[in-house]
Amino acid sequence: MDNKKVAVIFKAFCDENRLHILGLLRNGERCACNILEEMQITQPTLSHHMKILCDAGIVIGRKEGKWMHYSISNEGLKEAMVCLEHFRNDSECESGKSCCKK
Amino acid sequence: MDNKKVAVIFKAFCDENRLHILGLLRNGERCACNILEEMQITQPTLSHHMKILCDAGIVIGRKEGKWMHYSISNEGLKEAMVCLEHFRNDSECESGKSCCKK
DNA sequence: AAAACACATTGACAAACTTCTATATGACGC
DNA sequence: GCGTCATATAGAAGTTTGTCAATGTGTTTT
Repeated sequence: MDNKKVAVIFKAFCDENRLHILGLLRNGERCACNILEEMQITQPTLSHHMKILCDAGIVIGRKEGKWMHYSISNEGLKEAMVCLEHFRNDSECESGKSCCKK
Repeated sequence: MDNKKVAVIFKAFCDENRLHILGLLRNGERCACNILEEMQITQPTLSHHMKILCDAGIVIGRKEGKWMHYSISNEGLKEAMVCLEHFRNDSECESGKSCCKK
């Protein structure tokens, strides 16, 4: 996966308000109005954050009449974890052998 | 762990250049000059990104004479993964029972 | 059809971030 | 000590992000 896409995914976790929202969704689906009640932001700001979370694939939105219900995407989380896993250094090398013409 | 700290951790993965750096470190330790050679940025910019990566705990710096050697912190990565894990929704509820006075 | 409601979009502004040039720090070799 | 090399820091410019008030869109209710 290319870095641009990875950056978009992890932007989901870079803002305190978004982390708060994710914490709220941890126990299951919630509608936007319900999330809004527990936060100190305006409705357009919430809408902005939900878009970022959905674009990152971390949250899924489901429309039901005039309500939007949001929930964590476990697949999205898994994908993010795979990205992290990808950076693990398995060479587990003893330090001190890296580079530079000494 | 509080959200402010989590946000700092994940900022490490929000920039394409930093992701590129992490990709380079994937195969083991490298010194700064070595990383710089493979990137299209100036030395101060690299220094800036390395600081963000180190502050996030994702990269470890080791000074040896006038050289700085950087490597992935597997512990840091693990911590990040634990944060993601924390958001997983294990209620795995059937959708449609969430909220809102219908 | 009109009013009310839930949410999204637009546009403006401030704060934060990325990048650069210039300069400082600290280590090495002469 | 002096010049050189590797890296860090400071300060400035441009870009992106977070936030809000105002407005638009689509749905339900009366």
